[in-house]
Amino acid sequence: MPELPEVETSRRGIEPHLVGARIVHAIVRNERLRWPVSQEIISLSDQPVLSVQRRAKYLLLELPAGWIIIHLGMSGSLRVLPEALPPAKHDHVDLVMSTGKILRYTDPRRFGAWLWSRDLTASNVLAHLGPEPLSEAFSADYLFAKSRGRRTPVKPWLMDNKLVVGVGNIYASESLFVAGILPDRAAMALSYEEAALLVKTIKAVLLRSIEQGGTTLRDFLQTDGKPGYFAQELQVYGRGGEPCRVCGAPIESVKHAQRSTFFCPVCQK
DNA sequence: CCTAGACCCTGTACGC
DNA sequence: TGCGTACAGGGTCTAG
Repeated sequence: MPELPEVETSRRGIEPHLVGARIVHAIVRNERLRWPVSQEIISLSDQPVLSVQRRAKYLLLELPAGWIIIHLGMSGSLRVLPEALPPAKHDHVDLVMSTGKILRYTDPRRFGAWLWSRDLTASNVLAHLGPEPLSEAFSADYLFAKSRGRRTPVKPWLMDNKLVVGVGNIYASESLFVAGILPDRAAMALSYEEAALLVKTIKAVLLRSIEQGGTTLRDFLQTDGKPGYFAQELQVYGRGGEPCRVCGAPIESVKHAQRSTFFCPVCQK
């Protein structure tokens, strides 16, 4: 589910409820997520939250003794509840705050993670990640240089976290449509101008989606329970067989590494 | 190094 | 109504 815009939307939603408050304790109802929930989280007691940050698709809660690293996986979401309410089936983790509010983590598929790291620079999950797409490090020069010699189709290439983080299945298809580049083009076949356009487009698409609160397809919700509204602006994702919003040609789909890719065979070259 | 595939898990949509 | 199949926003691991 959550790509960078959805994780950033979650970060912005939870930050004002956490920073300045204390975690009284955590309630872990099911510790069997992508990896077992770290023992340090299970045994948390009375810790202030110093900051709420994001790296790639990971949320980072800064505590005095270390960091809670949260990943939403495919189906995870976070809600801020005004008070303790009875948990539903897939409500696996609560953080009980000193304000009485509850940060509740729901994740039907349990591909997400709740990990503890005393020192982020030593964190396995954060090591070897590529640049943030909205940072200056993700530039035309960078993307073009990285593309040289790469035969991989550009779509799955963009989803490689070592190249750039945060671009998942939705935004890879959407960005390539807006940039007018076919998803099957080999990365090494991009011209410098195309790489530059792609960088600019990825940033613009991600920023626009963040403005809209992300994309809700099925289970993603903003932390106040509202859906993300970028779904209404999707150009190609999930629209196989429907007319292109620009030229009217039927949107086509192909598979790359078991993931669906959508594109317009006329607008993209 | 690169690339493709299987796999983790549950829910939902669809064809019969 | 039921059953079997395919598919779903991510990431890791293995094999070639």
